[in-house]
Amino acid sequence: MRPRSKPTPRTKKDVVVEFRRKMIFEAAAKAFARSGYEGTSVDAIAAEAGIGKGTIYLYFASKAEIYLSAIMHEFNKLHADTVRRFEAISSCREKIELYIRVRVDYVESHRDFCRIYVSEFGKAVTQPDAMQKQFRKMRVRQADLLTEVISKGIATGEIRPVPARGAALFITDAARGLLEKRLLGWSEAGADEDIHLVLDLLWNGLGGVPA
Amino acid sequence: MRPRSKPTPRTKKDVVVEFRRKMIFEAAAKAFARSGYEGTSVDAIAAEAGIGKGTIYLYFASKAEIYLSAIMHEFNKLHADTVRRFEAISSCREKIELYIRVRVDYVESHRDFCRIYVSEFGKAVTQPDAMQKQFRKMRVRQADLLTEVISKGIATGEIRPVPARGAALFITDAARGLLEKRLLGWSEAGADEDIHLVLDLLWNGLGGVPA
DNA sequence: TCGATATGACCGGCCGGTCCGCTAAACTGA
DNA sequence: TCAGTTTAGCGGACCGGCCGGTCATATCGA
Repeated sequence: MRPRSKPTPRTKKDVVVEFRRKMIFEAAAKAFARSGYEGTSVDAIAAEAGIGKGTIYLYFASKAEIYLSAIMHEFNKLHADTVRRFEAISSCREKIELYIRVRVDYVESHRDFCRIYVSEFGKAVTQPDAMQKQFRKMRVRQADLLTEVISKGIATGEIRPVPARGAALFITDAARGLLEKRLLGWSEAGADEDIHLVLDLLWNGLGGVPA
Repeated sequence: MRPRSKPTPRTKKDVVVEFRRKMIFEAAAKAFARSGYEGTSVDAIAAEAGIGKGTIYLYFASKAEIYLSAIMHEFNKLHADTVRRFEAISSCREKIELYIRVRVDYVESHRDFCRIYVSEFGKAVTQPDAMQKQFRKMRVRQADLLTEVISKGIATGEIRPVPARGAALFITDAARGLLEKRLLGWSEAGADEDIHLVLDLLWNGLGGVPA
């Protein structure tokens, strides 16, 4: 009964390891969101998780690995979720709206992660330490996703001809700005209003309708 | 001849102090841009400036003060420059173009400062330590400036009616995104092309002209 | 009892900030 | 003008605290 070929490659141990890692980097996300990467000690993470510091090093090689794991994990979920939900939609405009909405929803439900996400994306402009590379990659993936949406939109005539890449970055920036605005509590408006304003500006711009 | 009322309140010492402070935070800007706030030691700043560490503490009370001084100094210049040049312009659209252009030009001439500026603006979403407060204030000042421009534009009919504050933040986000793009070397286009793309998107949006 | 897992005291290195000794400019008097 | 004296400005060795990471020991489940 042991040599089951491949149906459950996960041993009990794997499950336990997965469980531990998750509980650690969830605690870590809270701590990091509170005081940033440098400002958070591994002791603080251990305390937040209610375990000893040594235990952490049983499941992670370094503080940096915790940080990256936590963020990559959440980012991948966010990205996969976006991609999955794109499939049910054909309209380019709705895809852009969805892109923004998914992220704004994230702010409500994963405030900790969003704090890190937003602030870390900004730090990517400092000289390329190994970690920043990861963040740039995430940014590229986001941009790629939207670049394709835009290109398609242009092809179908839904969007006027604009440089797709530049427009995609423009959207990611607008979305990020919205996240920050809400994270900082600068918006007394509801999520829907905020999203629609940004979407309206993205779509129609500031200029008066010529008609 | 000593008691001249107020024409030159600057003693020779004041001048020298100013000179020193400037040379220190210019060196600091370089160092900080290279490795961020936490990643930069005061020793490194001293080395960059070619002076002893003790000397630094003759002119600044703390590492944080160096950082803030350096950034506030540059930010104030940038802001004042923008305001001053706004005065020569009445068109709202040109003001927005100018706002972006001034900043893109800054990337070319003050790469170090821009690295800090961009990355620090992102960090403002982490919990309010005393320093982050300063950065939020700067952000607010930028937004105020543009909010007024937009309001005026709406009043004259140059801009269609949109929530001025939200639109202003939208512009700051777009501008910041452009700075990052160029800082990261993600743009092979010239400054003018980049600016015009962003301006075009800001003004006309993505949607096809209905006509 | 024995292996596996968890712990936190401990270590070594780093860094912000201090402080004391040094140097050279400024001042003084002849 | 110059020797002697004061003083302002500078530098870098040093200190205390913090923190990432380790490891000997303790705890626990079987």
